Amino acid sequence: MRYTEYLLNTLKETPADAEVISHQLMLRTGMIRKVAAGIYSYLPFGLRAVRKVEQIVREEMDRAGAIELLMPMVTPADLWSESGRWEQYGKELLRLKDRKDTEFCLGPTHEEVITDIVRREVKSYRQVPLNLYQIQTKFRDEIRPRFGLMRGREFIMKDAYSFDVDEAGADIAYDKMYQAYRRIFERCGLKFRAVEADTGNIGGSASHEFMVLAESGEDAIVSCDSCEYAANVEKAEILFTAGATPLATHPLTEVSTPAQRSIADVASFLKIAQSQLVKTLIVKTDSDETLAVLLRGDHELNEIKLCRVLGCNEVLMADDATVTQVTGAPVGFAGPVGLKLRVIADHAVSAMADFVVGANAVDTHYTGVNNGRDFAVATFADLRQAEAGDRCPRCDGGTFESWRGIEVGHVFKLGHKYSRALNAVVLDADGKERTLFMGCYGIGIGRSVAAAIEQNHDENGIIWPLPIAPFQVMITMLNPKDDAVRQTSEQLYTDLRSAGIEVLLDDRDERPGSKFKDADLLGIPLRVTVGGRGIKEGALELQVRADGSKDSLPLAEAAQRIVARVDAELAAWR
RNA sequence: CGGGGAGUAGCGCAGCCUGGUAGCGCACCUGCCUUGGGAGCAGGGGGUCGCAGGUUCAAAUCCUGUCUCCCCGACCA
Repeated sequence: MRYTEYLLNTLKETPADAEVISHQLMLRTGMIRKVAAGIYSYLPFGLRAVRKVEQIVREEMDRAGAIELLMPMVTPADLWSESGRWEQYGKELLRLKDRKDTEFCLGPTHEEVITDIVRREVKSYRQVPLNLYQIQTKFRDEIRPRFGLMRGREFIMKDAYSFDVDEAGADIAYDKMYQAYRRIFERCGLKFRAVEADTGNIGGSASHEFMVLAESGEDAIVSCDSCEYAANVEKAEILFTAGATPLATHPLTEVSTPAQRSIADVASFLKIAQSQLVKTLIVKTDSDETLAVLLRGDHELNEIKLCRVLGCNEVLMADDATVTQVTGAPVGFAGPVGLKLRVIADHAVSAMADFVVGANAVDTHYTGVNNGRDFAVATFADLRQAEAGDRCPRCDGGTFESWRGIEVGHVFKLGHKYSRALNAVVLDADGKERTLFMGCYGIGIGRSVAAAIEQNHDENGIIWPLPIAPFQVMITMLNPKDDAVRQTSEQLYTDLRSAGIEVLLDDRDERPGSKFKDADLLGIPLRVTVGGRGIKEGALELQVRADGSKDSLPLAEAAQRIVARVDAELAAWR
């Protein structure tokens, strides 16, 4: 591609509304442009990277035996009613009506549609195992889209769905996808980790997330420093070994704590550690129960775990009015003593004695509090968020380290959730109906591109991993008005292209400085500089974007050596 | 949706407090000059100041409403 015939506008300055580096660089390199919140156009340079990732995904899906198809983006409400998700999904599902007032939605995921296809087409156990995938635009009306392609409302996703007659088959399908995902992200040049995850509202029994390690990641993950266990903090189990409850040694005492509302405030006011406090959270469930949740002062509530314990879909922190009403005190002074609510507590609380809680009265706390003696806990459970330093639940002696990650892929064992709802069954060898076991497997394509940039950049711009680079080689033609320079560049351009190399020829009449800056920004892995100086010496300069190393190529063999280099490096990624 | 911030040329910003000619840098166009790390000179194009209403002789500026965007939280590939 010739720069002068391409659509590629780089920005010298960073647009003010881009926060994370991948978003900034995608805007500065002209990969994407925003059309509305969370909705982007992929400009030519950006689309090339997207297509590269798609191609890797396609190759690995095919290799793993999955079959590509394409489902519609607009899907009828009827199907969603069958699974119950028309009601469950909420505002994230963008609903619309056609001219006849029939209801539809833009597909946020395609379990319903694929299950409908399979129940119509697949009648016999002989037709499974089957794994179908598509690469398609999804729409989720996210509450808060952000960070460019990292969390868009409209985004390109690869989604695959496996169907098996029994659980053993489903496990094999899951494992195949898991392995395929590892290959995909390795081939994309990403440093990632597969972690155990919560299944969220997709449902199902088990799942792993593929997390690209990055400071800007929206997810917190923990991993064991001595075994293989790694999990999203939403999911990570806390090791708790029940011991004897420590004995109470202090009487219940009321203390004045004027205007000390937060755990940090109270701890420093009373000159005690935060772990000596118990925090009392007043929460409301989606079935309208208001209850109190107790956690050690330095621990964080994990709402997903709480939901699982309560058997509900959602818990919300109670609003100020509710807190005031049930505790009789303003927010900041709630405590379990004398509280007329169901109290459930994290395991850690059962190992505490003589702790501090709010007294349900303004500017007042209790010290010397003990559960059992001063209040009753209905249920103890694992309710808190895992954190660095916690003991590993899977091995002896390991402790957690914590990371931030970008979720680029997620694999789920769905079991019968959708196949039962939509009655996707086959006849087995005995002529009996068997409900299909399903799995579903997603990859965020655009997010993977963004994640690759998060991991591969420096202060000058992007450093593309070769397999997903929009172009493999950039020729920087220093002075297009110099005939020797122009002819040499043109010849190299032609030679490389005919050898199948993807090359961007910077034939603009710009000064060298601008061209070098743009080359660094665009981050094409190999850069060949063609200038009068080199030509006089009969050589071209090859510079590697990743490490800045330079190599002098004799003119006569330049093309051939570049081709060999691209081929060799590409081979290393497969 | 709750909390915070911002809308002035494609991008980055000033002007607003104290009402009166819409401005700067980059980018873009023309010419000259220059060609190994974002040159220089000269000329030029581009704006319903987010939108609507109000106050006023006069509104980017003051008032009211509204929309959009960004950041923090819940959601997720």
